[in-house]
Amino acid sequence: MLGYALLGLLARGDRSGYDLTQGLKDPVGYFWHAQHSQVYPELARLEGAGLVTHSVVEQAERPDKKVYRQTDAGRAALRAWLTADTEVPRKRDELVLKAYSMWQTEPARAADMLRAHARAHAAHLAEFERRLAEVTLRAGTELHDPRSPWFGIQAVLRRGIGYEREYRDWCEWLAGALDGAGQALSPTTP
Amino acid sequence: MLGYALLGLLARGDRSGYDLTQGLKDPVGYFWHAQHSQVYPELARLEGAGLVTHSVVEQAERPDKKVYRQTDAGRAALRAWLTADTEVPRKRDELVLKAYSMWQTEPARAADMLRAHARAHAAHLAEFERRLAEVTLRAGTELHDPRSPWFGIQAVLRRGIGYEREYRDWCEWLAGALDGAGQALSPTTP
DNA sequence: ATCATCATGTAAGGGGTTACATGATTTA
DNA sequence: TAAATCATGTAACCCCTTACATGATGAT
Repeated sequence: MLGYALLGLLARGDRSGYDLTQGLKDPVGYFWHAQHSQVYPELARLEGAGLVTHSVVEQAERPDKKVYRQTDAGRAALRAWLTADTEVPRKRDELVLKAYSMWQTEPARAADMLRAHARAHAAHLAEFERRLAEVTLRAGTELHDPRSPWFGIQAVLRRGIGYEREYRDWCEWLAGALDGAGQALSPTTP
Repeated sequence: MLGYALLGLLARGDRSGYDLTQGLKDPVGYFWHAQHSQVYPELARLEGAGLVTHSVVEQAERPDKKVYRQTDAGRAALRAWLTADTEVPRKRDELVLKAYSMWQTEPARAADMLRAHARAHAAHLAEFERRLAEVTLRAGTELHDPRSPWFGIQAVLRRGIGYEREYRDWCEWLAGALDGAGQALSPTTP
């Protein structure tokens, strides 16, 4: 899985392990991230499988680096994965798990916590919207061309925007529901 | 983490390991699931930590079962977790990762795949909406009481509804964007 | 002086999935 | 007759996170 993430980044151009790790932050990393300690061994595995090759680039005033390039086999592997069936992912979300048990705790405190999360998601949302505006300017007409790499960036950003907006709204709704009944109807207050 | 999921279920009543595994499907399991092979050892760990106890219930025509009950320490642990800080989770979603590289593949084929996913999410959405309607009837006025267990069920269902709706819409938007430019580049925005 | 960035690795450990193992009863 | 449900466990493996390790340059 991580291998395909790396191949997807390398399809956009050659990169070092360090750059790939950075690339797994922004923006695709919001939906697939990894640490460098996972990236370096995975690159070695991909090279062993003949999907990438590397060349050492010597740098003055910076450490030398290994720049990886996708092979034809690598491109083929990426395309095969793209058209293969995709499982609907099973999620794990600690906050929703907490929401399930929130009736066990003080509503006011839970509401504060949810509002803090609402703010965090609103911040992510604003960031993604800013990025989409930026990308829209830079991509020009290519934005709507499904064969342009900008198209993929746009797709991920729009998913991020929708996700964050929904999450923010849910947090705000739940916070409101919690303090809505805080003083009004609570016959079971300790 | 799994331990808190189990404690959250046990806060609603005593259950066996088998029942807990089932409970981790429906509806909270949509945001936190586990296999029985993970549940049984975790229950042993919780018992070792004094957070739950069990008693063996003999059954005719069914295998004997161990019914677990939360201790006072278990309830306290659950509440401490509920009020503790929650990290904003880092997601992994294979379909979004594929979307990032979809410019590398045939737009028509990718669009078909996305429409299949849109249908799957629409089905989940319908199921959650059906459940929420059912819960609304059964819970009555307790639905709006933040101290009722129904409140937690409602919160999870509403998150599921929002999540699935957003995911479905994104799939449909992306599918449209992909085949929109299949023959000519027509401007398609959601 | 200390921290962040660039740059690449290894090792230990935790959480989770899949498979192995057993066995009765009910339903299709 | 085959499958699903109830019921509880163990073992192997994979993926991922955290920490260990090294070392130069530039910024605060």
